[in-house]
Amino acid sequence: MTDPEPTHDIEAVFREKGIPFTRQRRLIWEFFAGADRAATIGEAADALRGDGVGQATVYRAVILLSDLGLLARVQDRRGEICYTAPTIGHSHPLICGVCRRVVRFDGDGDVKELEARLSAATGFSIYGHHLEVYGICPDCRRDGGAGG
Amino acid sequence: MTDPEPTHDIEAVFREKGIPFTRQRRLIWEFFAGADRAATIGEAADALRGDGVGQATVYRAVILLSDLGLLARVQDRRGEICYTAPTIGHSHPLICGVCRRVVRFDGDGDVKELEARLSAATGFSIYGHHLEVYGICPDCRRDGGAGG
DNA sequence: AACTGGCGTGAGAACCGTTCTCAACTGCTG
DNA sequence: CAGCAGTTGAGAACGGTTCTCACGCCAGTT
Ligand SMILES: [Mn+2]
Ligand SMILES: [Mn+2]
Ligand SMILES: [Zn+2]
Ligand SMILES: [Zn+2]
Repeated sequence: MTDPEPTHDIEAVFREKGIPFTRQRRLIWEFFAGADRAATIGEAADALRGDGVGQATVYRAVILLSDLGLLARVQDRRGEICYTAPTIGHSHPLICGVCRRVVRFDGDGDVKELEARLSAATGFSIYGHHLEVYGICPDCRRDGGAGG
Repeated sequence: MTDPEPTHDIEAVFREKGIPFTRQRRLIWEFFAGADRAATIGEAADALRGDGVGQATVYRAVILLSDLGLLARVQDRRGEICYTAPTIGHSHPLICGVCRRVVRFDGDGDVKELEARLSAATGFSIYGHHLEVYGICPDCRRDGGAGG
């Protein structure tokens, strides 16, 4: 459970791959990276409408950022699809079920053994996993739901 | 990683709660329980259309079965929502990314320690988790994708 | 400075999975 | 048989996501 390294220098990632880092992409990135909790695409689109960012562009940018590993899809307890950043380096989210605040952790030490046993028992060759932990953050516990 | 107990006696679950176990609900249950791999609601509806099961009924039954804990929602690697049974007793799915075959396991021993550490480190009170493991099953590995 | 080609963008339409509506039906009870 | 509560199916409605296409932007060229 080491703290994963935070995400930095997104522009460098784009530059490296020769992908333009446009005004819209910056705003969309900042929306997700600046939040400490997971947000839906709809929420991002609503928030950025005033800044002249079209809905289609938000969808496209989220796909792009996800492909680049700069955004991770998670689902809240009700199954709603949200996105959260940063996610550079492998990590998993601990999500507050009330306010969707996300704390990232690296839990692979715990999963690796399990995967080895599973592989041996089933013959599957394992290539990945999806682990999310749900809880209530201290703030939400204290004030019963308003949550930051 | 103990094998979880298989699901049995769904009729009893329904009877106990006073919920009618109709012809349609039986067919829908059998569709998911009889498959060894996760399926989407659309696939179930397509398969049962010929048996006079309406699409709305499939949606309603899947919600009902999920609420009763008789069906679990999983997502395949592309994020598609599928459902899989049986799921009586807590378990997690190991999913073949090619053919969606599901093998269930109980990995909570591995996750429990992690949760304790997370709780101590963050102050979150943890109430749940979502763990799926992805792999390629022996069949799909052998014949390169047809997968049973 | 004008031109050009390629990509990114936004408004709105199209699409499609999911939910809703409502009348018919089913299985009970008296 | 009448009454009632719950279930069902066809189709309409809904809403999130994707697509279309004209336009804007920028780098490179002349
Ligand atoms: Mn991991
Ligand atoms: Mn578990
Ligand atoms: Zn919270
Ligand atoms: Zn397979």
